[in-house]
Amino acid sequence: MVKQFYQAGQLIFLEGERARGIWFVVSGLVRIVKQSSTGRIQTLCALNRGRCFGTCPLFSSEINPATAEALEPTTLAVLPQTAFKEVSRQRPALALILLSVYGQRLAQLAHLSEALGTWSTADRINNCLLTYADYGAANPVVRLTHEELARLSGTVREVVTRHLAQLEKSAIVQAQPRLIEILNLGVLQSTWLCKAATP
Amino acid sequence: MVKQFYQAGQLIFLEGERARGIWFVVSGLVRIVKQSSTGRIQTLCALNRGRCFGTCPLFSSEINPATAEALEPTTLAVLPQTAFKEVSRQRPALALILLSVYGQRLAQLAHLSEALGTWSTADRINNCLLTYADYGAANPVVRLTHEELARLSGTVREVVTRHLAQLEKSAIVQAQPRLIEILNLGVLQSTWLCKAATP
DNA sequence: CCCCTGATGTGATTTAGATCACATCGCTGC
DNA sequence: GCAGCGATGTGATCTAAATCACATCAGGGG
Repeated sequence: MVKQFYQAGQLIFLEGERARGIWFVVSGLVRIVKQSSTGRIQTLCALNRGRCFGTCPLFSSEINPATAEALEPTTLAVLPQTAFKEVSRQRPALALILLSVYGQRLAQLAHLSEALGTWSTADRINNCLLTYADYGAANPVVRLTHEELARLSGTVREVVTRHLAQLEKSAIVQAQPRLIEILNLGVLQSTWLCKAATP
Repeated sequence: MVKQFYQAGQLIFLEGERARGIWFVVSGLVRIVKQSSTGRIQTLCALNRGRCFGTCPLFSSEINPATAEALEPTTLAVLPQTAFKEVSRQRPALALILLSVYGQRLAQLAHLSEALGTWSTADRINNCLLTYADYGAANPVVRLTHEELARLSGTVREVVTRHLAQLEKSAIVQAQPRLIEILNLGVLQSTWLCKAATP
């Protein structure tokens, strides 16, 4: 298992490349993106400490279906494909864990597809705020720029800026450069709870 | 393994329900959908003979992340969850096959997310035509109504109708009720090849 | 045959939200 | 201090596409 360090903005692997192994986030933040020919970018998910990625192609096409990029200075650990196959042969339980990870990832992408296909941009931005908030502090905080938030929610910066201004006017969030503090979690949740989960 | 028969339009399971097992399509057509509170529906994928579904929750949340619906009169085979776990214990290779299926499914949803997030509706409709065409005949045919096509591509019927009229004027497709014949595959592919794959 | 219903075709209108075009603002390096 | 750059704020357009509102068409059952 090899440790690797990446700068903010550095690409880890590209869509279409042959997969090299399975990656674990030791520290930092990684996002998985799809870029279309028109240059627009859709972020599929962002991954922090402890999460893994690059797993899709391990058992099927061998080709990365998307691009991975470091959002912050990030340390990763890579388990090369051959080593991974070795380990998984020795420990069959690993496959079950991976299946569970895959299942969650599928559910999350299904959710994203629903959001992109049927929600308004405002709803998608709210959803992203909730999804990427750090719930550690007294008030949840989102450490992303408007630009990054826009790409996560499938829109453009200006729309995010305007929507956040709106939320700030309603005292639902408190915006600072590169950081959004959520003051009223309940309101945000209520707008999207009615969309998402059926209990 | 139990065989079950469903009418066109009948729901097989609902999002949020506890998963009962893994399903195989023996004949007919099934679609996996997400429905938002506003009533709009996003179809995630359509599955024909030989494909399986309902697999996501088997190893993680136990909750179906989406709804499954029969589009045609459809015969399914169900392997209950307990039986499935039994089989997978006896045959570890099964897990690897499932991982491969999951990987493909993930790649497909990643692709859908890109399409929904960054493509124009026209591109998405073209993409759906190619994805859901039956390539058996001389000319590929798509056996879907405009309504169904709209839900697969995340738009509304009128837009599909208009776009198909456009394609028909350019002699790229030949439309008949409930059936679209693709006359010029190359043109359709060229519009989306430049979006999708990097070789 | 005719009525009914589901599938289509098509215009007119509306609007969310993408684009463009700048103005600030705050930090970093020199 | 100030030049420069990345993040943000904001107005003024522009436009793809959703919505609304009908007309038509084709098949199936009684």
